[in-house]
Amino acid sequence: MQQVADRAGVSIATVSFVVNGNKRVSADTRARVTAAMRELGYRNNVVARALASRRTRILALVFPVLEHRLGQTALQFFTSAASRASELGYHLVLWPAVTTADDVQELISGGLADGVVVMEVTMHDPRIDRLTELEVPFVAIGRTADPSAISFVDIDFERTVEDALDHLTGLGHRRIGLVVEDLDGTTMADYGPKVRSEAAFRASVARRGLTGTVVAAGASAEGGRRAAADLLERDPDVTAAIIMKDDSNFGLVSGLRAGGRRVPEDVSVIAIVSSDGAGAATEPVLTTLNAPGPELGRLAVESLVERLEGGSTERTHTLIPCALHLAGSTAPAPA
Amino acid sequence: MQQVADRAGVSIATVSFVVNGNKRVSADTRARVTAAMRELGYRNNVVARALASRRTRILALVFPVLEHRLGQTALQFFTSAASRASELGYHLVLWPAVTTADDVQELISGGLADGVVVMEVTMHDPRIDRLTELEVPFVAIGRTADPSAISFVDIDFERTVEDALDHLTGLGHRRIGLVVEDLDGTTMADYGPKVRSEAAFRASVARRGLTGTVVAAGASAEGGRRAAADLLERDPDVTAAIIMKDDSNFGLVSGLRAGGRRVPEDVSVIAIVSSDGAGAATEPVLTTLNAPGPELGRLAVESLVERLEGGSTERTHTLIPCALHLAGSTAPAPA
DNA sequence: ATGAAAGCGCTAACAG
DNA sequence: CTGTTAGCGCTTTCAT
Repeated sequence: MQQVADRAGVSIATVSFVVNGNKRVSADTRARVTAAMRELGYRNNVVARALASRRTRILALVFPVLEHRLGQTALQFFTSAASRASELGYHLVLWPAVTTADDVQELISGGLADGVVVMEVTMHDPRIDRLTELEVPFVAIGRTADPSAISFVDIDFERTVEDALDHLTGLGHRRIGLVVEDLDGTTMADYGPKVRSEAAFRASVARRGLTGTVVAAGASAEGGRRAAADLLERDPDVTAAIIMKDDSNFGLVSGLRAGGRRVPEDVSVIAIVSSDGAGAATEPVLTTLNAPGPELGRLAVESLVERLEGGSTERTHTLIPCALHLAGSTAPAPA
Repeated sequence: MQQVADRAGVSIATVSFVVNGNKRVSADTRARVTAAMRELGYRNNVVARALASRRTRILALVFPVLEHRLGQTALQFFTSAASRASELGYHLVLWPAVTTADDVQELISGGLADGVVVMEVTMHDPRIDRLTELEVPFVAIGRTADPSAISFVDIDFERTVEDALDHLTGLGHRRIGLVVEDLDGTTMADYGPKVRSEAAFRASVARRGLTGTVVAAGASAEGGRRAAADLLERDPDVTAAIIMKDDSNFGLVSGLRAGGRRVPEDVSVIAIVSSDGAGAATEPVLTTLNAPGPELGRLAVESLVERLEGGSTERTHTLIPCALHLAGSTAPAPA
């Protein structure tokens, strides 16, 4: 930096000012400095800057290891968050949280990251408590039971379930099943998406005077198959199913067929918090409500950066609905 | 740190020594320092340490944005690399490379990362050239056409194809198709996995005196369906297919059926560089050769860290085979 | 085995 | 608008 300063005939401080653009510098001086930087191939040292400014411009994305297999949506969080961070001049480090309420401390008081994004949030998430009590700037992708005190971006599960039910009731369906992931006995038992969707479903079904049946699905296609059997046993007259577990989509459809039901003639199926790709891996192609994975990652980072830079302490609460993609798996209810 | 030193009755330098453990300190002093650290809740500042030691202990994982949808295997790279890095006392930052041959410069001369992991490598990858010429310590997940000069970990595609062919020929198959991703016209046209598998297939089929047909599949299930039609048209007597594109698995099977073939009675199907989960989303469950995603991420990081710490300039070349998982989609060739 | 001290490369008051 | 200067918190010779 000193070399650049010498070459431009200015002081090292002035170089710093033009690099950071946070102080007024005459156009002329700026030009000379810029030229000198280019000629010397100067690169601002991120670490020194971080030490002096007490801001690393690094964001940490905390993700759970073990416990819970991450899916396509998680991947989208990673990539979209990293990309958005990059655009805003930040870096995203992946922080594997092996145990719950992990050493977030090391992260922040260690000075590595300026802020944190947490994902896979449960209704009573110890990590959120910890981050709050440590006063770490953070944004959650997902939300706890009472999220009023935190900043978050999340899928609007309540609305998504409503949309799915609107679609199905619009087709005349009155007996509807909901397939959610089986998380009993794991630390993810109160996983937000599952709990919220199930609650929204039960409430809405009651409000609408429908017959609703909730079944849990284990892992993979086999889980879906069992869920189908379970559903048909508990409500043989069911005419529609909403499923929120992509890797069981195929199994559900297959299980419904094994139970003697045609899809969609006898039973309509709609996958929520899903994607076109997941829906296409089934015959017929599934009607889906697509998860806004990329938006969530992007917005989480934007919100965090704003908090970091704007210094605003106010909490942002953003809910995004899933987008409906119509396909062949939903049809009017049988007479 | 000064406070810790005071409390332990030693100098700040001594504290540094015990923190880093790279210099001999008497057991007694060490104990006092450790106690003082705990009592004061001392956390070593990562940034200051990085500035002074000129090593950030940060690794960058460069991933492509746009161009190429990342899949489950990429997710595994992210998480396993991050976890392994963490275990080794490093951090992993996600580096989105928007354009090819991106500003890797900023990364290293900017001083943020000590080393780089590149993924989604093509046979002639400009990023590899750039990293090499900049003398950046890096490890590739994947390899270029001539990888002798670089360190890499990769799937052993040649062996994987051999394994698939061994399995199929063992069942009596002589006319075999290979379905690979259609990448023509994209910057990923010479994507390593595709090019290597296709080449290995052609070579091995010739060597074994079999009839091999290679078809390209577009995106999603529909791509698989078209590939099936294409394959059946080009070799109506084909009795087995190897597919290396998970999101087309379902379409392929479905397309084979649409073409009047039963799976596996008429045509056996085996998915390579796949996973149990992907294989289960089809009826019958697919026989798969599972990609060692987690191992690759882990090994890449280990190799890079060893290079960084051991100072050894020698290149490591690691090839890992896929693991065979037998299921219902492969059967003896029809008479 | 421990301590003193010179930076690492940059930022941010403060002064001019 | 530009320069001076005192650190940021830690590592690392070099002495002792």
